[in-house]
Amino acid sequence: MRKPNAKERILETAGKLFMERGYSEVGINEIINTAETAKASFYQHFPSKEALCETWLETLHDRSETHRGDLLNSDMPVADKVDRYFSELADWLEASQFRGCPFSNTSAVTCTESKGINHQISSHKESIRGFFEAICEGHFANSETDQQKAGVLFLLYSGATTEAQNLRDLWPVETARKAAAELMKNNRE
Amino acid sequence: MRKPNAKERILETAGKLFMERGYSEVGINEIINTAETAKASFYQHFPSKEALCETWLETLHDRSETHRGDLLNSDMPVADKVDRYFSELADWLEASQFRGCPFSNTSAVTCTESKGINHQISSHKESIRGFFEAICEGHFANSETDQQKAGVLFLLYSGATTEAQNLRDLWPVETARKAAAELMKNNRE
Amino acid sequence: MRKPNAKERILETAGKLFMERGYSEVGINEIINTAETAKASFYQHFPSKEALCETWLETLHDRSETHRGDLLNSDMPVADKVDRYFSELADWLEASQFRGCPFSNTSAVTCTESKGINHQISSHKESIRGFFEAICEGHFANSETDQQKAGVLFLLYSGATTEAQNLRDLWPVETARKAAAELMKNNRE
Amino acid sequence: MRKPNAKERILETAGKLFMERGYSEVGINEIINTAETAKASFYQHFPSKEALCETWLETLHDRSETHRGDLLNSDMPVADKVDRYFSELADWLEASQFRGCPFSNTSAVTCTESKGINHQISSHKESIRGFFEAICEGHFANSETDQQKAGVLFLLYSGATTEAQNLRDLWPVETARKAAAELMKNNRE
DNA sequence: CATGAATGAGACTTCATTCAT
DNA sequence: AATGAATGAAGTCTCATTCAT
Repeated sequence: MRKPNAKERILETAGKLFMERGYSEVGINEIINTAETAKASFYQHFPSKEALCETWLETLHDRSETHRGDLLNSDMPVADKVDRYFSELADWLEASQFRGCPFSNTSAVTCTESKGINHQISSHKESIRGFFEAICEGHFANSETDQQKAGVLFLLYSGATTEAQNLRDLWPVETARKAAAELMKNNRE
Repeated sequence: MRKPNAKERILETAGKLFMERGYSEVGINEIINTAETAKASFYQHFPSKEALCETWLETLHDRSETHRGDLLNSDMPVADKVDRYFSELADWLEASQFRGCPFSNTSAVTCTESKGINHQISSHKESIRGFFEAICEGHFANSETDQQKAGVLFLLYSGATTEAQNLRDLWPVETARKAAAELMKNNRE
Repeated sequence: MRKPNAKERILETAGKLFMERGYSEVGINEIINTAETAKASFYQHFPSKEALCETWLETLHDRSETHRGDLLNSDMPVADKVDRYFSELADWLEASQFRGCPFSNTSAVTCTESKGINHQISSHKESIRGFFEAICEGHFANSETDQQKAGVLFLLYSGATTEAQNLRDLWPVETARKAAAELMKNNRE
Repeated sequence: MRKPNAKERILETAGKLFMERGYSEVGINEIINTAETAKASFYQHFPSKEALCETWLETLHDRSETHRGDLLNSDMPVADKVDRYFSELADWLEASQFRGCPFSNTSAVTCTESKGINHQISSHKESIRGFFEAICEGHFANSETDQQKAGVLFLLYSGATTEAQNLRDLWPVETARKAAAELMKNNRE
């Protein structure tokens, strides 16, 4: 039987599985069985497992960037945007059963092998930092402080994500949220 | 030819390799070849790869706990202790080629499988948080603030470690260090 | 080099080896080496060694059932059919170097593990008993006696097979043959 | 800690395990762990696993021979002795969870390897046949008939044991018992 | 007599990938 | 574009046995 949209099905399935158990713990076989595709169909669309990973991360990144863009452009005070960000982070972590950040998780497993994957990871993280920089821009005493505060927000986000995963608990996110709120209060006025 | 101390050699070798490339990316074969042991010698001492991982994390944890204990008991102002902590974190990350936290990295790969491993991970992280709580105790306005600040330091540490790994750069640690220093300044007096 | 029909070669080879030395004494490696296949080709076609065993027994069973069907439908007096059965049993045992019944031999080794294998074994044995029941039906004083006699023939067959294997000698089959012949003589007229 | 009677403990433990799951399915490790003995203690007493098997079968054989001797010397009509034999066979099979005859089971797994084991098996079986010959001696028309009938009893015993194992049911033993009783009735007077 | 650590060989199974159709 | 069969390499783990103390 011939099924269309093999590529999409593979990508979606792999996404789910990678998310749930990590890139290294999910094999091609499981992916194609779950996606109900033939082995060779997989390699028709993706030259390798690594390439699939790259595409997956790219998709995730695009989606998350859109999300941050929407938040940034939304009509709210910046402090609220920050609060919203951490609030949604908590939701996401809970929904994904505390599986943490797919980019960091992938980074834990593919030290120096794939240039493409590493690039996805770092550019994703830079993008998030960029988001916080946009948030902080002009909010504090000077641009240097803006940058430092953005960095701190970025670290709070990252630490919260990592430790919620490690401890399977939401308190890191709540702590980060409070800290972020306080941080945003100490602004220029 | 018969070589003694297989267990030690295995543990040391595995530690090195797990550190470098992650638990999931290092196989038993590589471990025993590098350690120059027979496969059965491995299983004489460790019932499974997972058990080895657990022992490895346990060893790491003990070492790091000692280190934090020493720092805590050392004769310094608390702010200096914090600074020292982040300074040494930077050294460690650089020395380990930005491989990040072995506990978090392992967590990324063993979602819900092993109780023992998960316990090592969470108790290690709790121990670090405990360290920061000991640092902050009595340093701020009240005990609630102490706790919150300790949590923030913990998140800064975690975020710095994670993102230094993701970005292969030291700036997250430096940012965390600065933020931690400032945080320690806003104390009770 | 790539060879087609791996599945057939595996099944045939495994059949030969299992027959010769028993399920537990033949490893996957030996099977695939003899069959000149890759290990992964094996697992493409059989999910496990146990599954292979099941398929093997199934094949044997089908073949033997056909054989008994032919004998049953053949144009002979029933007593001759019985005699023929034991005569051919002797031939088979000698040809197979007194390796006995593959089903019983497998049963000796897979106590309660595999449902599938156990089912093959018991249904094979029931089928043979059914054969003797068909033979005896209407041959003796009443249907109860028919059944009892069929049971005895079945036990003679089984004992002969088992002990020819244990003693590496044909006398058990000859004894069974004589006993069966006498048994068939004491019929209703 | 130093435990005495290692040899006996090993023999007893191995007996239990071999009985339960078959010679080939029980490893040395399991035996010594269950018997709480050191590996080397095992090899102090038994040069090899095969030798252990031989000793085990020898022990079993001695025990069973004594049992048959007692039955033979007991003060009963021969027909009752036979009936008693099959009745006790049923008990044994049920008690051992239909694991069948340890000698036949071992035979299924050690085709031509060990002379010693094969000798144990065949001499055990010959001993049982000898028992039935002693039973039948002088019971029938002539010595030739005595022998043939003894052979049939032997096959009934063997078939009943084998098939009770295969089918996990007692009916083969009951069928054999009835057949044996009838056989003993058709005697010389 | 007793022991725990060490061993080579091999058990079964899965990996990511490629071939021929 | 899609497929199922084939593959070498590697995965984790166990086998029966032997060594040094």
